[in-house]
Amino acid sequence: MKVYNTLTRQKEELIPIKAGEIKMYACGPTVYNFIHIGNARPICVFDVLRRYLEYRGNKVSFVQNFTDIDDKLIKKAAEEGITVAEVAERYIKEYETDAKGLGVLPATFHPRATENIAEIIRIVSELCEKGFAYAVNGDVYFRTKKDEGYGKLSHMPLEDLDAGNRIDVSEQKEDAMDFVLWKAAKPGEPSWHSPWGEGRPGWHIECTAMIYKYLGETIDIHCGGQDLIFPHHENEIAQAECCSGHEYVHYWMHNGYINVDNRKMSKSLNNFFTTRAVAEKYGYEPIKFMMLQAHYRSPINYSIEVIEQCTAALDRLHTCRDNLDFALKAAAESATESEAVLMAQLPARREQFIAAMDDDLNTADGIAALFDLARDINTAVVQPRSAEYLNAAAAMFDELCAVLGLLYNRCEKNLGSLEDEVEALIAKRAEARKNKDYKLSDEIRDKLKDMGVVLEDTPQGVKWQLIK
RNA sequence: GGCGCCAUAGCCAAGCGGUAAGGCAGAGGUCUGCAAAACCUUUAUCCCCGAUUCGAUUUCGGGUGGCGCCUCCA
Repeated sequence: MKVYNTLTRQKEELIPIKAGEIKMYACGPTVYNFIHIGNARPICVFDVLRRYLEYRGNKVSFVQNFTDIDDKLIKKAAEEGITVAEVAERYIKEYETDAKGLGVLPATFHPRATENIAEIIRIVSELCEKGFAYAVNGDVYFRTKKDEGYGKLSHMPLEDLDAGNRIDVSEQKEDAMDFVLWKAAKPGEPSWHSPWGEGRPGWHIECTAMIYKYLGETIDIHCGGQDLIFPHHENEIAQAECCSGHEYVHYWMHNGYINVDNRKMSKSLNNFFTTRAVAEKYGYEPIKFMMLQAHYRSPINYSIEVIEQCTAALDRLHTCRDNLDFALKAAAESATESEAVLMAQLPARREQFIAAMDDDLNTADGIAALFDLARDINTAVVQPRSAEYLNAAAAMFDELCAVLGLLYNRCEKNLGSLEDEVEALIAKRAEARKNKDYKLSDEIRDKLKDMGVVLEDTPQGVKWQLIK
């Protein structure tokens, strides 16, 4: 598989540190609010990466953190009159609801910053001992000038960074480019004991601490949004490589933004849509589809029109899969000779899918393979088919969907207590149609529709569906 | 100022040296009592100008127009 590496700015063959095993880390949410769909993009996309790597036979250790201590959490807690821990607890739960809704699998580990303070202190101490960090009045800063490699991820020369209008020219820092590893506690803030006094971790250190603890000092893949490249990931590399003395991450993968009216969706522009709000109106699945129909590094311009188009596209897939189930009920005993061609189409679509996904996770082309499969199936199912073919087709369809994390919410076709009544009506309508009493048959169809059951007449008999 | 990204049909979106995947919407048709679904057909000289090449949407140079990072941000 080839993967675009931000570090080298080119696609590279993904070669794991240990064959057949992948260690990957994704920066997770800061849990002070509901996630918006911009936050949902890396969650969806890198879940698919993880699934695909597993699909291709790798054992994947995937860590995604929760940032549960930070200025925003503290602010939120103060506003609501609750503790920081309560804020975190609440929004981790909400995150989990959204992640589940989006069909995203839990990571192997979901560590929290506050659970890893000891490891954080250990790393900061070591950086101090090695001269890469210095303490001032309870704060600890990283000395960027001492790190020769600083800037290699973002490819930004230090001097030119200085030329920009920087902020936070803290008098405490030796250099404007230095960043905080440990912050002295202010009164009333949550804090932990440390060699530098009461305090809490700075912005970037938690990710490195969790990677060290759960995955090791060198990992295969580190991913996140493009806005994390600088300074977050740049700083991670600096602190990690200066601490351990060896390479931190082999492949850096960054997803593009979700835009609104062509501008980055963000809290500060106040142009964001929470995942929850969109899901309540359209469901989670169209959001997921929207994320995957474009390449993960391309920007996506969110709009109602786009989400509705995604819904329609998804309907085609759902219908195809339902048709397979329906056809199975009337399936012939065994495969006919003419089905050999159809059977051969199936693995060809898998090849097509894999070729797409191998090329830097091209989910857009992967979805195209799925749609091509759907066309093959729809064409085949026009005639009665054997259970052998239908089951094989369904298995292939489900296989590809599972990698993409799509069609995970196929509705239950359960009529429950209505079953007898519905079946009686369907039988009555069949009788009416036989007698060419179309007025009655249409009345019955309308009645069933009011009950939430939609009928379709097919050559293989009547097919019913529950209205979503 | 520094460092980047993007520009493909009405809309979304792949492709990135051999005259354009897939989806949505539209049009026509097949099937059907009707409807629905499905299937078939149909809708693009790939922002502009140069250069390289037998050949460029795809490479290079120059424009134009969007956007991002350099500050917390996915």
